[in-house]
Amino acid sequence: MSEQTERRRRAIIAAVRRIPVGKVSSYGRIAEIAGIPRGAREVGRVLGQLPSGSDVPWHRVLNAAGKIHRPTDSAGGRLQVHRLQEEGVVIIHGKVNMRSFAWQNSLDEALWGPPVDLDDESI
DNA sequence: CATATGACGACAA
DNA sequence: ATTGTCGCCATAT
Repeated sequence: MSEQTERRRRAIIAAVRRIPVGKVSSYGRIAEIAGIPRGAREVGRVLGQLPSGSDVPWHRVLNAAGKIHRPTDSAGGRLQVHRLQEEGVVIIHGKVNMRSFAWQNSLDEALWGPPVDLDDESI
């Protein structure tokens, strides 16, 4: 494994760790955040290589359509669904509404940032 | 070096 | 909404 590859791996892990509880992201988006344009497949590969007991929240990463890419009848697929629901993520017909649950989307910004100034008299 | 593979993504029907 | 095709990119053979 090259040094560059290892650097990208760390960047991917770091980006995934930033996804808040109750939110999700996509392989492609995580790749961008990690500074790897068109690196969606690499993100999937890195997550697939995580040790089983890892504390990295890999379950918060879905494909661009908001669907769980892994087979839902597999152990990993069921675990992912279970963890997401535990965190309050709503899954309908096997997919998540990214407009509501995607981390760092425009709606997210509108709802959670920027913070309001409670001392501002003009409000 | 040529091919195949896959936890991907964009786009056309 | 679904499905098929093609492009992408690190790895494996």
